Amino acid sequence: MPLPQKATASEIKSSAEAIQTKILQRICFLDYPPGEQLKEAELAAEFGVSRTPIRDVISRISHLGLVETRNGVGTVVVALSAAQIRHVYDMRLELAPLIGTMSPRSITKSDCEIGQELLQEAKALCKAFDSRKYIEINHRLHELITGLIGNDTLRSFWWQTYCQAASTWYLVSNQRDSEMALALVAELNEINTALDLGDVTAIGFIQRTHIGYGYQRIKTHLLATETE
Amino acid sequence: MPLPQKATASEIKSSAEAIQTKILQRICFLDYPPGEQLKEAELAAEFGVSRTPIRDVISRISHLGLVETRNGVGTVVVALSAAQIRHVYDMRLELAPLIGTMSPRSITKSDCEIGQELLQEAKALCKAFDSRKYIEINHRLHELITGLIGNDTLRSFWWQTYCQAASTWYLVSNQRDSEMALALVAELNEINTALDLGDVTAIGFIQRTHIGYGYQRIKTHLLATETE
DNA sequence: GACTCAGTACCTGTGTACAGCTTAAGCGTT
DNA sequence: AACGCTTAAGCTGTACACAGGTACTGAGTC
Repeated sequence: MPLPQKATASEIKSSAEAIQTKILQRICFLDYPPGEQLKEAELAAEFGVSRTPIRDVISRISHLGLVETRNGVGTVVVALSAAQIRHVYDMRLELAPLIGTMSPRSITKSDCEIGQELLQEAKALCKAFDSRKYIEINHRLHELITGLIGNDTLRSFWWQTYCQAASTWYLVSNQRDSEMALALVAELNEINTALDLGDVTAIGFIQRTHIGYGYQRIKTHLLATETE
Repeated sequence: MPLPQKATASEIKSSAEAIQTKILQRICFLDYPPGEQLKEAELAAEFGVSRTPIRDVISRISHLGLVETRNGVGTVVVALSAAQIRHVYDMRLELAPLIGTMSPRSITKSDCEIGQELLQEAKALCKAFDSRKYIEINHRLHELITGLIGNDTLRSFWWQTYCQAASTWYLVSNQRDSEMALALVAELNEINTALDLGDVTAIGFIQRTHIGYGYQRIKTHLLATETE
């Protein structure tokens, strides 16, 4: 993996960071579903490095509670318990309104364009649902909104809760194809309106609203599969 | 370092965790002031392990933004920028009220006793100020309150912001001895009242109030030392 | 046939050696 | 005397080998 020697500053990330992003994304995107066993040697071979950097990456991811490493056994992707899911969602409901109130960045033309792109793709998704495509659109929407957060700490927390919630969320979404696509289109319509008006505060509350909807869907799903 | 084979469950933490707690505490307590260089080999020798586990610990701490590691140079404890301090405190102001509203644990007799202990120690501090003692009382108060948080995610965030703010906070507190001790006594008086009444919600708002006071002190300090 | 126990395969945890990078000191030149 | 270059020392980043631990398998026994 020959990394470009002198590229843009953003690409200098130490390859370990790139690996972390990839593995984390695989967990969030359900490429590694809960229960999947991550073997350090295997990943090391895939990325063409030794076990050392891989261990480093897994160690950091484990602090999000998404994987659990036990000596002699291995590292497995964990499914968050119902209580944990509740905690994460309760927190996201509180954080969402803060996006717009805590010194947000201003909205650029580029943001609006991305919003429109995502809307078009979401509309296409209504006609032919594709689980993977749904996840990707959602992910890019998340990136768009995260970029509007001006408070470093809030951005970090927002990102953490997204990672923790994503896996469960996408698991549930697999079972409700069209409903999910329609909801996404509705959300993107609202988001685009707020983007055009340059109203980040509105975006925060829109997020709060739709996270609430998603939370409801997950609750019923959890009640259906678990007793708690 | 012969670790006890079968102790209480809480002590099974893999020695790496113990080391992390210690190093993190040293940073928060200003044993490692901003600018201090942490050498992996040195720490490895101190804790009687190789560089590998030390690297692991530092790698995780670096995700809190408290240290920065550069290849070939070393790992230095960083002083958060004025903007970052602002971000952390703005966030703490928002999180504090949630302590009592998001499914808090119930207050036990033991909590009340600890509160009283801390109050007595804080009163003693008014007569003879001791910077180290002040930090320790504050830390134990933080642990007490953190223990009341029922939401795992919120508890994690609360802890993270504390670690990020502590170093700067304690740095400022060094310059205002008696004022700090008096403020701490006042805070503990309020906290103890709320503890006796079993009102966790009140504790959250008391925290919010006093974090606000502390924020003001830090602001004036930052204005005095920096231009921003 | 079911159960127990030893052996084995495979995983993570740790120690260690080496490579790459950065900085600073020391020498030579102007 | 001041500047530039070379060299060396010291740090982190990585690879690899070994130790420790767990779970599974299969033979032996009741």
